[in-house]
Amino acid sequence: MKTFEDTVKSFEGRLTESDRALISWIFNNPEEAVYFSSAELAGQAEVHASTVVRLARKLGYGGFPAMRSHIRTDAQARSMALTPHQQKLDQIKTSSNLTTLIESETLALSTVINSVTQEQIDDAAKILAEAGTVYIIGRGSAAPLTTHLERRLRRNAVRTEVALNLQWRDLAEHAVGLRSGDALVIFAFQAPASLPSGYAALVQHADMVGAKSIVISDATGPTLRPRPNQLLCVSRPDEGKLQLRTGPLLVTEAIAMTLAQLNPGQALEGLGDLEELRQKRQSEGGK
Amino acid sequence: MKTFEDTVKSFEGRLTESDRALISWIFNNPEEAVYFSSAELAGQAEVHASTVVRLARKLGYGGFPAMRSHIRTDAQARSMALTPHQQKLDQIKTSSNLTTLIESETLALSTVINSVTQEQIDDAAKILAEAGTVYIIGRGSAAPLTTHLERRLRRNAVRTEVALNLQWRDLAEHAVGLRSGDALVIFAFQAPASLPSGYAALVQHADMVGAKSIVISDATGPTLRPRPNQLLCVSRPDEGKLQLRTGPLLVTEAIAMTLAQLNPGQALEGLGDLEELRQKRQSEGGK
DNA sequence: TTGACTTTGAAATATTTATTGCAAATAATT
DNA sequence: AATTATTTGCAATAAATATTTCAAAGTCAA
Repeated sequence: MKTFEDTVKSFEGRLTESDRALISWIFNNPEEAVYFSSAELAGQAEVHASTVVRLARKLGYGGFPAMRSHIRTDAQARSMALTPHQQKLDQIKTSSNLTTLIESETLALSTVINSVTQEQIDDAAKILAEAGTVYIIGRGSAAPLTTHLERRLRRNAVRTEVALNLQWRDLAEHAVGLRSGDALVIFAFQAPASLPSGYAALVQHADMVGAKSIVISDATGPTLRPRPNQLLCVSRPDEGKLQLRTGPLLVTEAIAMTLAQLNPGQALEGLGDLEELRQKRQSEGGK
Repeated sequence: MKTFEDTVKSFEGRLTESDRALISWIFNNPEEAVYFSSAELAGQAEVHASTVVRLARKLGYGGFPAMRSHIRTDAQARSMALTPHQQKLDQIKTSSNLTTLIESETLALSTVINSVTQEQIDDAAKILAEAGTVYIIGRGSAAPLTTHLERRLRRNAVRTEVALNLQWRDLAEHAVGLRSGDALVIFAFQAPASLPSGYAALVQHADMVGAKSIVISDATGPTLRPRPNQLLCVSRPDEGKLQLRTGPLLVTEAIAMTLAQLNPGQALEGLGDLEELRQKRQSEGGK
């Protein structure tokens, strides 16, 4: 595809001094140029706004907005080039369900790092490490995540309490056990209207009794009130289409891994899960 | 300096559903959001243009242009952080749990296509589509997968029966309901010694009564006896280290999607989950 | 159910941004 | 120096974008 630079290079007509000043300024400041209006651009390049418009027409664009959007396209292409996953994705072109899924999930995963930092992970792990009992809450498409987190925490000998698939209003009774030093982990996605009552009450209650709260959410996370002690928002480019939560799953796993490093003594490495541990103890006891 | 995300997080007033939709879209598509006019943004987030302006004011900006320029500032800061210090960042990245996980999972996902074909997916979906009741079995690290599959099948109005976290020997009683025309989905990972008795009995029983069996497994899948009707093995390059099952999760989702296309009439598209469906029916019945 | 309150969308208005016509200034040609 | 062509800036106009108003629809509590 033809870039703005190509357009300028291949232009056959004559360019005035002001035209050159403009073009030169654009090439020198592409990041700002993409945002500027004709007047702002004119001001920066110290020419008149009219000249900006006339240059755009001269170069063959319908008008200044057309030229600017061409420059924007270039900028996007340039930042795309930095993302290595693009090539990989381009190879997978045949569109079966499986390949489409793989494609979209790989992309989603690679953008997780833009929305969550390792500091947040560390902080969340620290909260869990210091907690007495960890209450885990999630419904709907978050249910698999609660299951996974519970398993991981149990392996680190963390006391857990899970509320699976409850209505928000029914959570109150589960939370009565919450006390100072405990932690609350809430998975909440696509949260338009479903959690006004329950969520707020829950986090408030936690705060009241002195328990820490962690919320793992999607792009709507920042809108949640009241704010938890640690908020992890995993946004994805194609939100809404899928209810696969591989991004949040990864974040959950990262927290668990960090926690395991904080508590190396407690970790039950190498054992499949608690049931197997119990089995083993039973058989040893029976000898 | 305060980012747009900070502004949203610290906002004290109330946010409507449309507000959330907008904010969510912006967080998910920051690169495009910086260029869009209020009307374009409204179109993408499927709200009215007025709402965009109102949100900007609500958040304390002088108007939509002010909000947009704040978002632009954030974007510039982000790209600044990424481009010039590439090497430094790469070091930090590789040393954190989160980025290590992301890298290994994206790699694992991209190799899924080498171990599972769309034909296998289609076949599995066909078995489920024709089944009366689907029995889902998985324990340990497969538990999140069973949870997810159950949800997806329920949305397609498929009768399901889940055995979560049972010992293999206890599965017998769950399987007594199995009859001709039913289907059995088993998630089995790292299965060297743990399932000789229970697994074999289960699949044999299914075969006896005329039910189809599907097994979703890892690289050890081909060693399973007796063989199920459909075996889906998801291998991964670094098997053993992690018990994150994003690959099998993806395969599960692909089956569910294919099934939804086979049964378009039955699919309950757009509904969050069964609970919400029940709620809706109740309120409709109450009128 | 009513009635207060909130949210929303359509249309009207205001504001900003882009474009064009025209005349003055500049430079080039004879 | 006078004529012509070219470029520029101003001001008027057009287009687009943003904002506000207002009525209808929806929500919630009594």
